[in-house]
Amino acid sequence: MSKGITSRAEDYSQWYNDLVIKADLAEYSAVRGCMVIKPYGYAIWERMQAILDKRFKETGHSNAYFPLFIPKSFFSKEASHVEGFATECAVVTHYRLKNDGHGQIVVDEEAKLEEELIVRPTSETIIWNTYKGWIESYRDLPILVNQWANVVRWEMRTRLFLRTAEFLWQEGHTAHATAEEAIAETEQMLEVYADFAENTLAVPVVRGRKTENERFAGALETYCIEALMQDGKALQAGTSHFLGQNFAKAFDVKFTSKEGKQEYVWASSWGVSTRLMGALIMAHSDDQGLVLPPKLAPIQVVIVPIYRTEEEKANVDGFVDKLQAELKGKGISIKYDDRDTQRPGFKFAEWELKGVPVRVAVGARDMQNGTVELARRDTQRKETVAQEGLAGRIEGLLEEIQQNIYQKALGFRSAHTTEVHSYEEFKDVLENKGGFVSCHWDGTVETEKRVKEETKATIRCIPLDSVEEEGTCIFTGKPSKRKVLFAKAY
RNA sequence: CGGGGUGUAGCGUAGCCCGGUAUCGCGCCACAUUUGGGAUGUGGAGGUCGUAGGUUCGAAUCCUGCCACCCCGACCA
Repeated sequence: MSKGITSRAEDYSQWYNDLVIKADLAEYSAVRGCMVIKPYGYAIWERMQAILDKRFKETGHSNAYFPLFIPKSFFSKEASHVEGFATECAVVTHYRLKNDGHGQIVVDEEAKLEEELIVRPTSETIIWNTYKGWIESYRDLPILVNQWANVVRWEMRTRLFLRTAEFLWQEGHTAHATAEEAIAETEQMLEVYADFAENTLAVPVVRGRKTENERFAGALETYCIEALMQDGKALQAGTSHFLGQNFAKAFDVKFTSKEGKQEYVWASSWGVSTRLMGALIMAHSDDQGLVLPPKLAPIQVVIVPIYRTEEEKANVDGFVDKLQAELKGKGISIKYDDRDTQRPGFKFAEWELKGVPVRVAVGARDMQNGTVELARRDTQRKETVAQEGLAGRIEGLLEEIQQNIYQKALGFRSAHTTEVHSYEEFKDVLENKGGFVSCHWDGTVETEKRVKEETKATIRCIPLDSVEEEGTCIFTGKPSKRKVLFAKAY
């Protein structure tokens, strides 16, 4: 890494880019704004998928798949929804190409679609159009469906993982008989995300609600989890929306209640994306590269043999075979890096760059002494330990690393969450310290917008654990009932 | 879409002002010596200098158009 984690904010962007590319996670593609997720990066995403998907199933959801293309007319049915996405949609207008006679392939103007198709930026509309056919009675409810998919948002400026024109995500879309049930679902899924972020990604998050200004287009309430990155900027890591009856009304989805009345269905939608990869990278990495929490790492333990002769290698192999079997028995994933094309020092550096939590180095000297060199990625410390009982020791170490990474991130967030009581103080903290700024706000969109214009900071959320108290808005001096969390954000 | 910048080998670059077919590093290939923190030596491969045109005996270099990408803003998970 050329730039340190503590370098100036302007350098952080470069540092982040370098890291993503050097750690072999992703790269820019030939298509502007789109990225190629490389095998190692994708393996991490697959771990995220597996763990989240399991939680979705445990909470009663099923996976399904809906079309990539959405007829424009569907899109226009929910007014605030279309308004929210209109400026960033990729649109399919034709379905055929032809040779122009000069060796050039051109769009065949005769093959113009009668109705343009929108490449989904999110699937609410196509899904609610579908749900209309699925729902007649209260007996058909709830519908608890999730989709793993790609979506396209034609962003003007992109960054690897954090904002790309196409990204991978999951979107849950649920239908319920009552508002209470839909809200409970919305809150439950927010907690699933928060738990995943904290216990798997080891990224502490603030659970909160969005202000009207930041709310999802078409939602009555948007819940979110907000994480803090090491450069002091916030990152929205997941959202869960209570959609009320907006989409049910737009797509005329009614059901007959127990009482025999026709009622509109209540809805929620929730999603997390490959942006979580960005959160993971920016929350934990150091100047040596990635730091992956053990629960997420595709490779939890890397074993590097050190040898001169074939005989020494064979000796080490024998030991590694047994260790691998033991670790696999404990469900620990291992990579035995016995490539003879690279030297040990190179391998050490490479696996550190890729964030593998634990490294075992073993050579002829160790084989004589009955030891190995055990190194942990998070603290960079290494020690020589006995081969006896090594698997158990590694198992404990992985757990310790998981905890340590989380505690470190939590400590950083605590140190970078500042309560302020005046606008001067507010600006000073944003300018010189960064991080979350907790303060009173008068609750108006105008104030929020003016603060954003002047400082670039936005209200990340109204924390769910915020208490009701008397206060005055730091900007207007008007009365306020509770504090909100401001920050500059990605 | 506004403001700024850059295009030379897979990557990073020198050369451009002052025209003579391209420098250096990393990486890659071969061989040897190496292997407990990113090895060393020797040899080698790899280039329509973004693109189209112009000026010139001759263009990476000067002129004109175009294209692409990056950074900063507006937009946004």
